[in-house]
Amino acid sequence: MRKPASRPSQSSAPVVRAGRTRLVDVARAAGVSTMTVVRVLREPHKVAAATHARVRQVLTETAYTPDLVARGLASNRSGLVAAVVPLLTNSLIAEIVQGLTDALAPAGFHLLLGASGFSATGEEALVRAFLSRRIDGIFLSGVTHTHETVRMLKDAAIPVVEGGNMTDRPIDMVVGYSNVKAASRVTQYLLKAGYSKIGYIGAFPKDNDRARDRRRGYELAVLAARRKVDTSLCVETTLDIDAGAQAMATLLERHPDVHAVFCSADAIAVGALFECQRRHLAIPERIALAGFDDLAIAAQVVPSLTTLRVPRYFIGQHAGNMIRDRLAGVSVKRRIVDTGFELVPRDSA
Amino acid sequence: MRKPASRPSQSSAPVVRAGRTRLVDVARAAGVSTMTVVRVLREPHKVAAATHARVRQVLTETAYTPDLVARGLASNRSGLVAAVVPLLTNSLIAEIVQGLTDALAPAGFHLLLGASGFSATGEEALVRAFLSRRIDGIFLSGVTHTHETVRMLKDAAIPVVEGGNMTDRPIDMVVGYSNVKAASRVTQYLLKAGYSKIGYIGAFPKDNDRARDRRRGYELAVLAARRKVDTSLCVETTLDIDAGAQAMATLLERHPDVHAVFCSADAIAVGALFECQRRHLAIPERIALAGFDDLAIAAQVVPSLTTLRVPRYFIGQHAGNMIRDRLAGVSVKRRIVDTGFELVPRDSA
DNA sequence: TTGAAAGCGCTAACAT
DNA sequence: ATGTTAGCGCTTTCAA
Repeated sequence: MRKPASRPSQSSAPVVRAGRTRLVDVARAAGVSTMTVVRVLREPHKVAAATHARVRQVLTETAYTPDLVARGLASNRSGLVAAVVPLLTNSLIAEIVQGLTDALAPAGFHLLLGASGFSATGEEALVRAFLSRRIDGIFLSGVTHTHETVRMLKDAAIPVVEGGNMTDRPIDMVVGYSNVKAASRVTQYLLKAGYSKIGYIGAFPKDNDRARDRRRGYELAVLAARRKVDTSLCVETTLDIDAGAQAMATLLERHPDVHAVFCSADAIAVGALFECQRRHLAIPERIALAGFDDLAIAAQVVPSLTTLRVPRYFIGQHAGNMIRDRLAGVSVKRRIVDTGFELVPRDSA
Repeated sequence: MRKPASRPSQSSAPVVRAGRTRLVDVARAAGVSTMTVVRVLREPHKVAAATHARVRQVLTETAYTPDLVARGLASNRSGLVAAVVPLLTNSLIAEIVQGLTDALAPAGFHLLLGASGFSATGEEALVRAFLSRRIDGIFLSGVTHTHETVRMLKDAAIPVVEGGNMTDRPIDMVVGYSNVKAASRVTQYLLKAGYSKIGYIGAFPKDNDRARDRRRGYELAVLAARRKVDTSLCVETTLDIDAGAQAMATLLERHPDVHAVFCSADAIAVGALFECQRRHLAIPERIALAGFDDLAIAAQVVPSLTTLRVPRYFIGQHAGNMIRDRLAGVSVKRRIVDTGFELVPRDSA
């Protein structure tokens, strides 16, 4: 039981309550049942005009707002959609989350956000916790998850959208593109442009299928050109600009004659570019650089960065729409949405 | 009432339920009352060893996880903390949010995220919606809010932290720094360095007190140097790299002889820097540039960017800690935390 | 050391 | 057109 103070001391008269206005308070004040208030709120046409007016009046006076927790318990619908992403401090991911919330907010859903820190078990813990909040739907980054994560999600039978990569067998739905193909495309472009010794700088692949697939794409393209993959030409690091610069330095130490570098993220590519500038290595003459993502900076940096455009915001937005539609009972035609990608040749390669 | 299928068809025997395991299911299976299960979960020492073992066993077998919605309703504690930020696709803000969730997650709180889109009424709507979810605490960007937002939050009597700016009279608590002083500091630095005609490029000040105060700081510094503020030297725009480049172009058209520019955000400054590079205007010789935030890119860009360092991640993290402490009944000593800032002179000015 | 009972504020099915 | 009733799964008080 709550502290008694929060209930009327006398059960007879309608006393002013300490806490928020509840449905019964409105009903009592208007002299109707709670159901009538609910109808005024949801099916106004089913209520007599006079009653409607009286209830509306009280509703306004008391500034009633429904208790979403109570509603969630009673209706078995929380109105909460979760997003589990590796890290927020990454433009790519931030844009996806922005797309998600932009799609979901107008439909009345609130976004529960979790950062897994590129850890599959971290993701699992977040999914478990969010499920105990009875989330109505969920967005996950990537298509690789622990068995337990998949099991829990399938058991929960809620809309699930995996985003940012592609798979034939999503848990439920997926919006993304093939990172393997995309990375291959960029590498092929460098190969065709005549660069011989092509390095690779990418994010750590552990619990990050996008990073893993991008590296695989690079390797496949190299192999397809009948060359050997030289792992010493590949540097893996964290996903930021400082790390990109440092990785470029490492690569240049190992291979002073490296001719072109494919960076599996624009943040890394931009760091690498600055490192080249500090060393007065002309881009693209001395070293050609290609990125991945097409962040806003790619078009602005001088020289502008050749990169691969992926619809970041769209992925989040579309994922949000799919979840929203499914929850609204609208059937989602395509459960697997391949957004494709686009090579954007610029000045750096 | 729920669909009957979700309850045992016979009230006698403990039937396997369709849905999730509930507390009563565990209690029944272990042959104890629900309270005993609760005690095993929260005060194990108060339960007899044998009982404890039996309950633990069932708990494991059934993989019981509490229903946080039901708990929220019963306990009047949702375990939810909200963050209302203008926009996610901004490194500065993303880092604050990351700090918040890093501080809150270990304490068992989940983050409800809302994007107001730099609109005070948007913020108000989000606050209202989040309050009806019975959030336990909230973080707000900036210190300027609608009266209604402030009223609702005071009524709710939950921990509130405003972040990213400074005020003497926070709604409740505040973690930030004086944007006026910080912007003045940068401008003074440019003034002392001997630059005469100093331009300003900043974010739109509407419903954004950080932007407003930064511009004010610039103007105060100019006035303090016994000069006039020339509004044609001031360009306001959106908060991204493209906009920064474009604003720089605008400024150069108006004032081809502008000698230095203070950009009220690094994203803008970097865009301006690239625009100068495209025009082959030497930095800092021909044009000096200073930014604000000290994003990772500021140190990496060539030439490196003179800027003002503010503890972005710390603001979020500390805000999270304040909320967590308050909710844990720990008294928060300093309700007003001025993090200060630090000028970082680099090569661009 | 353990249990019973009464809610939390809402919704859903069934009356009238 | 309106009301009654029985929960949702948990916590809280009080009792044994």
